[in-house]
Amino acid sequence: MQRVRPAYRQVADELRTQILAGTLPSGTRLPNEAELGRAFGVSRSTAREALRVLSSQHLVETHRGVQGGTFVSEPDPARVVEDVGSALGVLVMTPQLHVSDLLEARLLLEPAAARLAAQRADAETVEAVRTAAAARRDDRDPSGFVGHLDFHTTLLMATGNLMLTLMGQPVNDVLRTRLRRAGVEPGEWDKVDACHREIADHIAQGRAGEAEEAMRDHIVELRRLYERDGFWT
Amino acid sequence: MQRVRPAYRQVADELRTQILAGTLPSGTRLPNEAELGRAFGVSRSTAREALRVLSSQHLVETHRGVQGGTFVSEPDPARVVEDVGSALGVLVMTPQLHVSDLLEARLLLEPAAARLAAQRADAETVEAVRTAAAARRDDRDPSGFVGHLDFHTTLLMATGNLMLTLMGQPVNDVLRTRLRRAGVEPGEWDKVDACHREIADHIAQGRAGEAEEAMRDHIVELRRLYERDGFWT
DNA sequence: TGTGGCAGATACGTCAGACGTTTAGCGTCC
DNA sequence: GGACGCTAAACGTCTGACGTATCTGCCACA
Repeated sequence: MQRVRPAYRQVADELRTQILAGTLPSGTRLPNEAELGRAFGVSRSTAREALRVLSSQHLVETHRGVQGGTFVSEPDPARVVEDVGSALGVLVMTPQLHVSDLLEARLLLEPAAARLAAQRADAETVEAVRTAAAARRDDRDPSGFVGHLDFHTTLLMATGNLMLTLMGQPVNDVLRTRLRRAGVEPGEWDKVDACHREIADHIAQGRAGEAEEAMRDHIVELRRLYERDGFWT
Repeated sequence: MQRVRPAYRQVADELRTQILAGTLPSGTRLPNEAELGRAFGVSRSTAREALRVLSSQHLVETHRGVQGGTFVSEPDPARVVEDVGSALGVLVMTPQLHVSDLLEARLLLEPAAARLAAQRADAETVEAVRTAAAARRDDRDPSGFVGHLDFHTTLLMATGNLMLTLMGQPVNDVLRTRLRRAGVEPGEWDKVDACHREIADHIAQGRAGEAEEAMRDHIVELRRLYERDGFWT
């Protein structure tokens, strides 16, 4: 524990507290850096360092030019997913968090998500899931269709529970980025796609139990794929 | 998308890449700020801003004095939990993430965790769970016993899967901090404690199914408590 | 010989001021 | 009426300086 926190930290903490408490609602424009420094009794450099801290935590954004400045940013789930994913990536690199832990978590989460999706999905959501399941993987054009996301992501979102997406998405991201695709025959991806379509069908017709079971089988199958010797970087 | 990223961002990104790639292993001492700036062709102020970004993401730590400097820090799960929790806190403040979503996620996660704990816990872990279950709540002395953590936290850790702790702990934190304790009769907390002890017993004796079921009932009960009118701030 | 304190070195922490750069908005001129 | 260019506000960056925490190691004194 440091006996004295640096000034830039104190300023950042103070501003963060105000933002989280709602005293500074999202969209608020903060004073310019010089004034902000004056308000806290620090120099502009110090105020800037505080702003860098907050900005790297996505609590504020800065824009240049006239009408620029620093604004309290509104919460963005996608950014949270991104941050959690990168934090997980760091942990996975160390022996602290094993890949098998991620697979276990996934096995816990996604079948339940499939069940919920089957119970709740409306027509539009079902359509999104079907589209995601039908989309052919094309490694040469990963962002081919606008609005096409990975099937598992789409399914997590189809539960209507943002929290499940927040928990599951970073796990999938980490697994995907650490997976070496080399050495997998095309036929195996075909099998994966078939599973996806089957699950999508179950969800479309509201068969919750079947959807859950199919997803469980699918993940177990994927795990077998993932855990092959030398599959991990 | 900005056409040009500011220099401090470029420097931060470059360093982050090197850290995540393992080129700069944890514990590495970076050059001092002046040299670092020279190495990247920027001034010391800019280098410092980049370091503030990395430090707020817990990728590096800085110390003062001789033998001080900036060091690549080693990953710390507790910090990740903290970060995720605060990010969730922000999302919960907006209508983007509803409290009921958190409760649903919890209902999905913790019974499964109880099952896993019952299947895996060794003697020491069982003891920790029992201790956590036996600890009387004392609001006047929240940090009374060293090593006493919340029962649910202890149970998540007892699964031996860090990922489950990472997913569940922030949820519990958010729920706890947003819960107004006023208006709950002491008898209700007694009932909660009784549930905890029962679950701990199941885990101690390896009754996985019973542990899972008891935890599910417990969470449902808690949810009823949480969802009472006016219970949320 | 042992120990305590003091000086020096190092690197972060903070400040002040200056200048460049981006961007929105507005006015002018064709 | 539209395109062009100017202007001002704010961030982005640099320079140089001084303060301050902290460790190392020496030296004096007991």
